[in-house]
Amino acid sequence: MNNYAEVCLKRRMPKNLEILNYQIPSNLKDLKEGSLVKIPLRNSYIEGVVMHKTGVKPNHPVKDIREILFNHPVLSAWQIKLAKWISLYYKAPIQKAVNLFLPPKFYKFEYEPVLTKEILKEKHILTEEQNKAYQKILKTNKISLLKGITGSGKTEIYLHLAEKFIKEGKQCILIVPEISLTPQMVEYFERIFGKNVAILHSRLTEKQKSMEWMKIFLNDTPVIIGPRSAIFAPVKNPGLIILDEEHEFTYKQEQTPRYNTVDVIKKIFEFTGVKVVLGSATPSIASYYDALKNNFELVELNQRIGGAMLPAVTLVDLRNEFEKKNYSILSELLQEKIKSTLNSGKQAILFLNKRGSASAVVCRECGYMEKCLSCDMPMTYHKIMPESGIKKPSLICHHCGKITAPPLKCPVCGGLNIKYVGAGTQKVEEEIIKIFPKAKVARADRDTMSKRGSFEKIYEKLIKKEIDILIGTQMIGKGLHLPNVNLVGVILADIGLHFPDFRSSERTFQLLTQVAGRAGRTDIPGEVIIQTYMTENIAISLAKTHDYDSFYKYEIEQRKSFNYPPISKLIKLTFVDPNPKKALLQAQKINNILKEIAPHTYRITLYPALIFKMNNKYRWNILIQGHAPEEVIQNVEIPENCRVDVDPISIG
DNA sequence: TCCTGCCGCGCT
DNA sequence: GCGCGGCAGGAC
Repeated sequence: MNNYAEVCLKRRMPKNLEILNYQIPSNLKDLKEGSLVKIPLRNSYIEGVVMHKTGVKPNHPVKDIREILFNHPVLSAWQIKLAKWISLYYKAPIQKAVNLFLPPKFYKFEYEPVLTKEILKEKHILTEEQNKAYQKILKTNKISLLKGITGSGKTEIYLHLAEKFIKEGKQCILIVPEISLTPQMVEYFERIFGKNVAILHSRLTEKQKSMEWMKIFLNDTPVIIGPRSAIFAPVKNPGLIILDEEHEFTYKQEQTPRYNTVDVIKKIFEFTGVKVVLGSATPSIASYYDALKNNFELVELNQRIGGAMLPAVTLVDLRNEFEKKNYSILSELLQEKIKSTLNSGKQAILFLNKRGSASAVVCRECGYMEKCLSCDMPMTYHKIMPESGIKKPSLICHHCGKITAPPLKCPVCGGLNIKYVGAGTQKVEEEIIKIFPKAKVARADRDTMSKRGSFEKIYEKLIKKEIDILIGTQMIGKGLHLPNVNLVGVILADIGLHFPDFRSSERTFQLLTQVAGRAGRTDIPGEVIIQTYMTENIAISLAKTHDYDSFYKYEIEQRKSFNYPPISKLIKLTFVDPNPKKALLQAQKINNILKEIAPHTYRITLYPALIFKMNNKYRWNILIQGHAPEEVIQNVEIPENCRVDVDPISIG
C-alpha cells in the first residue's frame, strides 16, 4: 500500500531538501495528494503539502505525518502538475512554485458562506457582433484570442461567459493587469454577481491575503478577480479563465518563479480543458502569431459600442517645433487644443511615457537616433564606469556589448543639437501650470500613486470634473471609461522606442493605441495629439491609424530577420556581484562554455545589464537566443549568483 | 534556510 | 560557573 508521502515543506529549505519523505500512520490512511499536513522536522512541527503518495519505502528512517489540516486537499491534481511544470520550466525551486498556490498563513475557521442564489441582476443584451463572438468562444475547443478595438464591449462578453459557467456550478477567474487600474471592471462584476465575487489585490496585507484565500477555498467563491497571482487561487472546479489586456507586460512575474501568466494559462488549459479567453485591443505579437498559426481561435470585435468613432489622431513633428524655435515641451498645436478643451469644459489627459529613462542619443534637428548596426538596438549613453574599463563617456549596445564614442555632431544632418533623451520629463506639470495657471491639474504616476486607493480618488475626481488636466504615465492608459475626456496628448511618443529592447516597438504601438482609445468614447469623437521626433516610425505612424494588422505584419518580419520571439525563444542569465570584475569573469566563463556547447543555430551574447549598477551590485547579462535555449543550459552548472530568466520580457 | 549544538571568551 | 556570540553542519 501507499504508506509513504513526499511532502513539499512550506518553510524555506535548502536545495534538495525541499521535498522530504514521511510515513503515513494508520489513522491517516485516507490522506490525499495535495493535502496540507503537519509534519515533524527536528524538534518542532511545520506545514507541508503532500506532492505524491508511494509504496516505496525510503532507504533512510522517516518520521510519521502528524495531522491532516483540511478535509479537502489545498492543491488539486492539476495544480500539483502545474507547480511541477513551473519549477522545471522556469528553473525555480519546487517550494517557491508550490507556495504560489498557498496563502502566507493558514487560518482554521468555519467560514460563513455568503453565497446568494439569485446572483444575476440587470444585464445588457449583447449586440449582434458581440453575440457572434460569444457563440464562437463557446463553440471552440481552443483558447480564444478576443481581439476587440477599444470600446467594443469585451467586458460584456466576459460577463455573459461568467454567467454561463456559474450557472453550471463552475468557477471563473478574471485576471486584470492591476486591480486599482480597473475599478470599472470590478464594478461591473460586483453589480451583477454581488457577493459571489472575491477581489484580490496585490496590495493586501499578508493577513488579508490569507483571509481571502481561506474564503475562496472554504466557500468555493464563483468569481475571482485579481492580478496575475489570482491564477493560483484555490479553485476546485474551474470553468473559465479570462485574461484581460493579455498583451500587458505585468503578466510576467519579475521574481522567482519568473512565470508568464499567458504561458501558465496555456498549461492549465492543457491540463484541465478549462475555457480560456485572452482579451486585448492590441494583442501581443506572440499571441497573434499563435492565433494566425491556428493554435488560438481568433475572435474579433471591430465596432465600437453605440457606433462611437475611433478618435482622430494627429502627429506633431517636434523637429518642426525646434525649427520654429518653440523650445517648450508642448507643441503649439497641443497648447491650442488644451486651451480649447478647457474652454469647452471638457477634460484633457497628457500622457508621458517614463519607461526607459535610459538616455538614447537623438538629433533634435533631424530626429536621427544612434543604433547598433548588428542588433538594430538604440545605443545607450553611459557616463564613465572605471570598474568595467569604460574610462570615457560612451555609447553601449545593451545587446551585443559593442562600445562606441558618442557623436559630437549628427552623422546624418551634421547638426550640433545632440540630445540625450530620457531625464527631466517630469517638467511637464510645471510647464502646464505655467501656461495654464487656472486649470485644475493632477498627476498620476508611481510617485503620486503609491498610497492605497489613490488611483480611485483620481478617477472619482475626474468623473466629478474636479480635474481639468491629468498628467500621467502609462498607468492612465489602461481601460478607463472617461466620458468627459475629449483630448489626449502624448508628450513624447519616442521614449519607449529608445529603450534598447526587441519589444520596444510592440510596447510603443500598444501604448499609443490604448491611450488614444481613452478619448471620445461617447457620441463626440475625441482628439489625440501625439508629439514625436519620428513621424515616420512604423509604431507611431500605424498607431495614428489604429492599424494593428499592418503593425503586426511589419513587426513579425522584424522578429524573423533578427530571430527574436515568437520566432525564437530566449533565456537571459544575469550575473550579479558586488565586485564588477568577478561578475564579468563569471559571466565570461559561462559564456565560453555556452558558445562551445551550443549548436551554431543559437546566438549567445554577453553585455552589461541596462541598469548596470543596482544596490551596489554589478550586473552582466548573457542572452541565449534560439529554438530551445533550455536544452542548451540543461547540463551547465549555473553559479549561485546567476539569475535565470526563461522567456524574459526584456533583454536589458 | 534555519535551528541547534558546540566552542571559546569574558565576566563574575 | 555561566551567559552569549559566532560558526558549522544537518534536516525525512
